[in-house]
Amino acid sequence: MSMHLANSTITAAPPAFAHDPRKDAAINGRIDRDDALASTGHLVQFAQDCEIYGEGDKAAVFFKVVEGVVRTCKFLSDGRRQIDAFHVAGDVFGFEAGAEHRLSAEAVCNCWLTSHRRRGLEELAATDLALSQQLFSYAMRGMARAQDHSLLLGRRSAIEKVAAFLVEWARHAAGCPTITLAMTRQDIADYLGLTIETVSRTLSQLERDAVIEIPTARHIRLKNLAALHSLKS
Amino acid sequence: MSMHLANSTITAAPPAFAHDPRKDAAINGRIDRDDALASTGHLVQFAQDCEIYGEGDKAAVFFKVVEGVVRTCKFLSDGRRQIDAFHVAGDVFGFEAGAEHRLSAEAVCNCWLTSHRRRGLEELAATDLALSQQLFSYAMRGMARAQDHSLLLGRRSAIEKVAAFLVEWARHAAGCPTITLAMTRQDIADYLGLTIETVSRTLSQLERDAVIEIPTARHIRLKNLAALHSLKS
DNA sequence: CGATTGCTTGATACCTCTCAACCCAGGTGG
DNA sequence: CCACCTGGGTTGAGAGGTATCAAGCAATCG
Repeated sequence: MSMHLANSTITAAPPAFAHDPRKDAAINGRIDRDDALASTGHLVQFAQDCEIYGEGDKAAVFFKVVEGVVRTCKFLSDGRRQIDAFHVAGDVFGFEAGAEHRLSAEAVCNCWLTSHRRRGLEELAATDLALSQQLFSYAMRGMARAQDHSLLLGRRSAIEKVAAFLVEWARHAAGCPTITLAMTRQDIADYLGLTIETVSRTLSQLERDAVIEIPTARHIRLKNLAALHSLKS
Repeated sequence: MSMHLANSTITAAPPAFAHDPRKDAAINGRIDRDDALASTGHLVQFAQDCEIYGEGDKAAVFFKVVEGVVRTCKFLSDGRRQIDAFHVAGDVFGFEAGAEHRLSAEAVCNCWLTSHRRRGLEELAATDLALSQQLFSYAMRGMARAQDHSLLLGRRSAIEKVAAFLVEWARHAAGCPTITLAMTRQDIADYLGLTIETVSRTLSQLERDAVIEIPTARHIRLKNLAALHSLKS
């Protein structure tokens, strides 16, 4: 519930000559040149598993991922966790309609983010048409993503869910047939509404069926992408 | 996939003296006086089970519910259907980021809607700050709703899902302990990611436990709202 | 009336969860 | 170097919840 910005931020304001992941990202084309947010905001770093904000925290700032992976999730009273989304480079998260964050956000791995003051931006958006349109597009994209996720969770078998997850992540590793998973099996399970054992068993099943290969737990080689797509059904 | 506006619209432009549900709604306070959409748009009616638009249709217009209930859903190749949301009076649906509708929309019961030209409105929003903020708020509300739905579908038991559904609909029948369901058991099942039989069994179970009463299939009396809330967990 | 539709109930099968043991890689310390 | 520990992952056996298949009921409508 509490905002752990202070103790989880390793480098809130990196020294002038420190490595700035924004430059790498811009060079690699992961951030649009004309992105209204790209050059604003404070660069902050979060170590693996640090809480970025908690459910119910005041939503004074929101974030954009520069490097790394962030999960947004909710916790139920009995300890169950539902992961709403994984956010990768270029994704905006923590942008709320109300005064408070409706979900928690945590760093899946070591992350570089830019943080943006919500208040200032809303005022700016009132005059800047391009900016307000961009914020609107973030909201619409977030809605589409959440709807797709609902579709994934309702009435689908474990194998369909896992296949859909792999195909979704194949897009992030565009071209490369081997995807690198930043998250644990538990994260995947909580994202798909399954248990860790079922995720593990389903991946093994897919490997037996020669659809994928699992050189290490965190690296998965997609041998038969067509089969994965048809499994998504 | 096709737009059935022409043949599913019973009264596209009702005669001057026809009953106008917008007036009732305004009198009953279901529509805000200062709603930027309330007075614009064409009033249209859809009979029960008519398709309002299909997945993939050009998203030239979007809608606001004046009276009745609308479901938005997706169909899978094998016939499974996932209902994303039920929309009631005051809700906006069919507003898209892209050029096409990502879901289908159908009338759950006889419905009165106002339809709004998207193109004109986007241009208007560029100059009208209040309007653009309202559109933004629709998008954010839609995202929050979709996220809540994801949470409902992932890793929850049948009884938790049904209880959550009943509590959600109790809000629409504010005050009255008996809720009227506009939708069939199949609709509820497709919304909760269950089968029709499980929904039926779970409702019977809740009645045996004296949590609810089912005078008729479409009327459910909530005898113990506190129990329902705790079942949601 | 009979036919249809929406709903309920029963019996059984199957999928996923639960609980448990085990494996493996990495780190620590003697 | 090896013993030990730890955390993440895999695998197995059994239980349990939900789907499936099937039958029956009630209300509605020609």
